[in-house]
Amino acid sequence: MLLAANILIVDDEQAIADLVEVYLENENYKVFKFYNGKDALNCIENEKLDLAILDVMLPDADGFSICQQIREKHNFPVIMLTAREEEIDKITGLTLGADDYVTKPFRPLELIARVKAQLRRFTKYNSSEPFQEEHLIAFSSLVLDLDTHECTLNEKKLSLTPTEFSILWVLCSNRGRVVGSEELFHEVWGDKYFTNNNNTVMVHIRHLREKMHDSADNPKYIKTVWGVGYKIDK
Amino acid sequence: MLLAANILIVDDEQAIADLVEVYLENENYKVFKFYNGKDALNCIENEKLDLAILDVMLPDADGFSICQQIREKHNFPVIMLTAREEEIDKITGLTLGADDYVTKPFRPLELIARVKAQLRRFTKYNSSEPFQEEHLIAFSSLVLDLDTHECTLNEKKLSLTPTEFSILWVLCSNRGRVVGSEELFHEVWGDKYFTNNNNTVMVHIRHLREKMHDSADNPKYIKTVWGVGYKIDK
DNA sequence: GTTTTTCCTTAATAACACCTTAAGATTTTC
DNA sequence: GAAAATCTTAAGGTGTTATTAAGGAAAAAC
Repeated sequence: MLLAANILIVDDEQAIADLVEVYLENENYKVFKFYNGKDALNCIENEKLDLAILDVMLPDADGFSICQQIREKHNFPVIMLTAREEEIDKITGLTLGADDYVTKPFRPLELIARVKAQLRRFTKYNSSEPFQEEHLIAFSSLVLDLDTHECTLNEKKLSLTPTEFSILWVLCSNRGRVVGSEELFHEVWGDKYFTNNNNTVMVHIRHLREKMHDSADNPKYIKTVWGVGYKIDK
Repeated sequence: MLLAANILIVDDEQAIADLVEVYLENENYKVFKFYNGKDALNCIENEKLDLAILDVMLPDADGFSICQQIREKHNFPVIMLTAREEEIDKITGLTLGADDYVTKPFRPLELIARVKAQLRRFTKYNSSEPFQEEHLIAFSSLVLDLDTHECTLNEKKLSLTPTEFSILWVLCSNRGRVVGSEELFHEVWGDKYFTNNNNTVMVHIRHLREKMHDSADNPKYIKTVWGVGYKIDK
């Protein structure tokens, strides 16, 4: 049995931290979530972590000082969440020393991809036991590869747009379970928008089904659960 | 199994020292890191080192005096980290005796390249067991040599500029995976800038493709993954 | 130290892929 | 049959990438 990575997320914007927690748990990671630096530091001492996601600006400490303490006593990758680019001037220098940076607002899949890249880079050079990673979702003739962003159905390559890929990824990683359209929206679009634009999701589903030679009535892959959402069977 | 080299890094700017540590460890080197001269000197006496990276300006000693002590009792390469070029005049002379110099801010890849070059040069003439190095990427008619910065495609030499080489190196060492343009930017330009100047990357990609007789539509080598980044297939 | 050359960046524009919107059609539920 | 949810279609708008060319910076040559 392979290990699932332990990931720390620290952000005083609770909405963001909560959201990130959902994404990560969706990918089967064990998540340690905190809204301030003090609790986070405590966690760093007592838990065996594999990666940390830190907001740069915290009420009681900045992400940089936490990053330093991680570097001193431990050795695992750190990803910094930085504010949007206009505000970056104020924190120049603070982000030094992190392994990667993600600017808010971000798309969940982007963050997931970075997390996986860092974990892989780290384990590669530390030759510890590899984590349970799913860069690849494969079942019944459908293959999704997060590394190459390629999708294969019945050995034929489908060229999906980023949003389409993202939707299919979420549905697949939750296969066997109905994903509500609102949940789906947040998983794909992140905190970028707040209006759950249902129609947009539907149009993308339509495009997906078209590319998969699927149809709304009598669907083979993406099934509509009326009044609830969409699902892909196991 | 080949040996991994022991490398000393000394810099009172902890952020810099930490950063260098991360990059070196990613290359499988064993790192001894210190923020002051005193601890560093202690390390030099007690550890069997293979290379030292010294900041010129330290609170309790300058890199030069440390370098002197290394030269007196030991015999391994020394790389000096010097401040930005405007300030170099003030410390001219201090850097004498080192094997190489790197000015801050520096690109991570550049430092790694210098480290490898020095280790190579040194072991060559001391013919002990060679270090484990990866200075060459070779696959399907494309060869990249980090030491000489030479690139060969189909047995024909391409004359790449430093930036072009750097970009191609990053893409190749991540081949089979999409590298986001922001990630690419940070890998190549380092933490020097925070503005992800996407356009600059694109122009270099364009030049690269031109020299490789590649095109944006129907590309053979560098492929664009829309909304995500660039990749080179495995 | 000066000129020459090479290289990097910037900016402006064009071309393209993608996303969203909206409005009407269809299906499902009650 | 009415209401609500979903589906379909197409067009306009947005954002991303490609392409040039030109200015300036850095490096090399003299």
